[in-house]
Amino acid sequence: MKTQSVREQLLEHTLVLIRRRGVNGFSYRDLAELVGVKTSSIHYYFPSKDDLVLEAVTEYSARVMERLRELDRLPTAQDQARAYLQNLRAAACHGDQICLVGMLSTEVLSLSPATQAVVRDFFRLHEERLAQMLEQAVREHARSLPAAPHELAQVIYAALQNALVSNRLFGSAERLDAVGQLLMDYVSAPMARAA
Amino acid sequence: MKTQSVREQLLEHTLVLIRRRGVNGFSYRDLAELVGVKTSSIHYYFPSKDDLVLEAVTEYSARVMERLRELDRLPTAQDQARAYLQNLRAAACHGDQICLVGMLSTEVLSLSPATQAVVRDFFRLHEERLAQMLEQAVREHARSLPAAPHELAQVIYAALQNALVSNRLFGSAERLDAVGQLLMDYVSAPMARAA
DNA sequence: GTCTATACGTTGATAGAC
DNA sequence: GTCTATCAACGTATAGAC
Repeated sequence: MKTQSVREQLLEHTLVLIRRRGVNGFSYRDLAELVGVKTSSIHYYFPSKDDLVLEAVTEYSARVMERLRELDRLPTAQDQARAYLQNLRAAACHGDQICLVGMLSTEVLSLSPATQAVVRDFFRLHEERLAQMLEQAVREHARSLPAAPHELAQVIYAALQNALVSNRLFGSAERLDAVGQLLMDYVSAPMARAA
Repeated sequence: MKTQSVREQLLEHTLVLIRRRGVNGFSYRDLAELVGVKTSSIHYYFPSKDDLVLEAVTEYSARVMERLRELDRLPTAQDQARAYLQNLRAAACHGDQICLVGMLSTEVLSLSPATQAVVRDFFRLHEERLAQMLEQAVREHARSLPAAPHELAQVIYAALQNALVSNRLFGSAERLDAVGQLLMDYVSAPMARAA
């Protein structure tokens, strides 16, 4: 692990704090103690809490989008879906953290308009990427889907987001795997199902 | 509207406050101002905030369970699913409120064990009721499903919970309707789909 | 039951020394 | 850049008068 600047450490711990407790569930004091500085030092880098939150969600989004782009290198929709789900499952291993954007989406009334916009864009981009996978699967396998790709993608993404919440609530990846299996079914050749 | 005791008013406003801002997003002061009493009066009825939250989620759960039981009077799985979705859509009309349990499920690390237990039971009972609908549909129409009823119910319930979040985030019931259509498809006769 | 008064830690934030 | 000192407002909570 490389040495991080104070600013980087602040951002890193903020990511964890929000994913655990939410924006209204942590304070500058919590963050200051984790990094080993005084709260006034946080204000030097992030004048207001909203600045901190906006920067955190922007950074988080950038990282996840990078992982999303890596999927483009995979040839089939099946490969892409498998890798996508593996990313999620790995993230779910930190048993007490959910998706940062999933957390902010329930706290939307406490967020600034700028932060809200990042949350919405994050949702839409994931839905679009899932829709793209489904469309590709339809082409690859000449198969049908129970709904239009765009609508089905919205359903699957909603289910994945809440499955991460349930993963922590129940301490079990059962629901995440259930959604994953359904997605894998939709991007596979039809009739792969039991005789 | 009938006259409510102070205690009832406190509970009623707490339901709204949690559904809007979350447990960490409202204070005794907010609640006191809404009801028109002093914060010390709240402590008379609910000694600690956790007492208030526990009672709120218990009351909310009881109300929703009552609506769930009403579904048993409907003959077909299709009727039950339609009524179930109508309940959700009506609730989603209060555009700035999500399911109280959906909100608490993301704030789980801030809740007492007793409150967490109510949240988990609420989730499980909904999943079971949806699974029951799906099993009945399989019997009624001798149809197949893309997954076992129990797993499919988990996926659908997760999608519905997050669709309520998205309903507020985007100010559009689009995602809620997408999940609803998929559920209706699963409880209907097969081949109802386009030629 | 409801209030006044009060306690006391926490909160996000600022000014200014070093 | 980081700190000390300080701020006013807010947070839950309690004691006791009425």
